[in-house]
Amino acid sequence: MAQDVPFGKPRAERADAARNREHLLRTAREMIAEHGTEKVTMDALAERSGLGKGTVFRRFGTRAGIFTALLDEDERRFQQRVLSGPPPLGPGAPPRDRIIAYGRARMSYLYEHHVIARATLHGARPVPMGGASITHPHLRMLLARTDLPAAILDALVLQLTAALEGPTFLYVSAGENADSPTPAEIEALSTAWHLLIDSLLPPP
Amino acid sequence: MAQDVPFGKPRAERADAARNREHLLRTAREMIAEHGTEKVTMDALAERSGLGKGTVFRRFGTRAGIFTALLDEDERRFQQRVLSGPPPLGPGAPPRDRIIAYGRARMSYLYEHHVIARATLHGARPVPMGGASITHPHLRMLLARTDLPAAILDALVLQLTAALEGPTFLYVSAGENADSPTPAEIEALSTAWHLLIDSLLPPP
DNA sequence: GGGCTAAGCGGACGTTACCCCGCTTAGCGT
DNA sequence: ACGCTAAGCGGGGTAACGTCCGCTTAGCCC
Repeated sequence: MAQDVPFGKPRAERADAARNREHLLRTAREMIAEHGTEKVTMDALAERSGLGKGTVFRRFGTRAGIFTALLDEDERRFQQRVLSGPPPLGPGAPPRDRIIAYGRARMSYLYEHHVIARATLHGARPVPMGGASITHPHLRMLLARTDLPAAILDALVLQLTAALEGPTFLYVSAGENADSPTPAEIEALSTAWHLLIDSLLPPP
Repeated sequence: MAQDVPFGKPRAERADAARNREHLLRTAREMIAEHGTEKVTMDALAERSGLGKGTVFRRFGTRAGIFTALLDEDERRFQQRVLSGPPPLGPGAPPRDRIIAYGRARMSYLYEHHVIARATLHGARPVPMGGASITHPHLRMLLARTDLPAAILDALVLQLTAALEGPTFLYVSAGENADSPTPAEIEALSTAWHLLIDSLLPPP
């Protein structure tokens, strides 16, 4: 038996490409920290990284792709907590409790990352339904274990996903200040979510 | 007393401007019918109308503004039905029934107009919270008349607005086909909405 | 009807996302 | 080691949004 590389089929990412990708991501974070997401243009990022514009596009496909990649790092950590962390967020608790816990956790996750999350929308086309997020499949899995009518399960999951992610992720704020949500608003949203789920799935 | 023009204060829209606006809107509808919303670019619209680009921007401000203007015509008619039509959609029925009726009506309104509605999102910036739609204020008004806790009223309205408009207006479809929703999906969403409201505001 | 003024108008211009295609080079097989 | 090939890379090119500013003209007052 010789030494196997992790993947057999897909040629695996080339070393220089991986190095560049990390460098680009790091540079993007710097630029965001210094001037905000607005100023992260493809040209500026390429120039500041000392790489060509074509390279940036090859790596991320689109401007939104940069921010999606940035989010992915933290998103993965969040998923870990949901998939294998302690209950009630992780497995072990009844679906109802997990849904409520998920709502709270997701809400503050989105709040902490709303600047970048917002930027992933920039383009237009595919409109990420939670994007690479696990909200939709996770809620679907949990709701499927309740005794809600199966016929409308998918529709309901869609609505609850929108209810959960929409206010923070898309609309960001109801008030006149079209900017960041306040912690108080996040708290109110969490409470409202709790009420909503409590109505839908009354405790035994 | 001489003959008064409808408006006294704001100089009223100039006749040529009004003519041009209608002409632009009509041309835009033609272009949409022929090639879809994608091909309605500011330059193309200006050229096909025989007008300057500056004129198009002055009228609509942004590309999304064109589609918003297009929607507004029908939106106004929809609002009429809600504000002064027969119950349960119009005034007269209990809030609970009106909310359910509103959900159904709004859902099919969005379905009928989803091509144009979708296009109003094009850019990124302001993210229309229902845009010029009445969903948010209307739901707020109706929910305020129920005995839901006032502290989370605003948060709940936000979530319900997202639940109602999100799936059709933004995400459009859950399935693999990222295109139009099917009538069956709309029907399922309406039923799910009914269930959701029924849970939240149980019938007496 | 004639002149004044603010609104309307046009199109050149700047910016930015995204495409394309020829050159370079990493990583594999022998 | 060495050559082959597909992936990576660079940067100029295109199209579209939105801005600006000087010219034109509708609509009001006398």
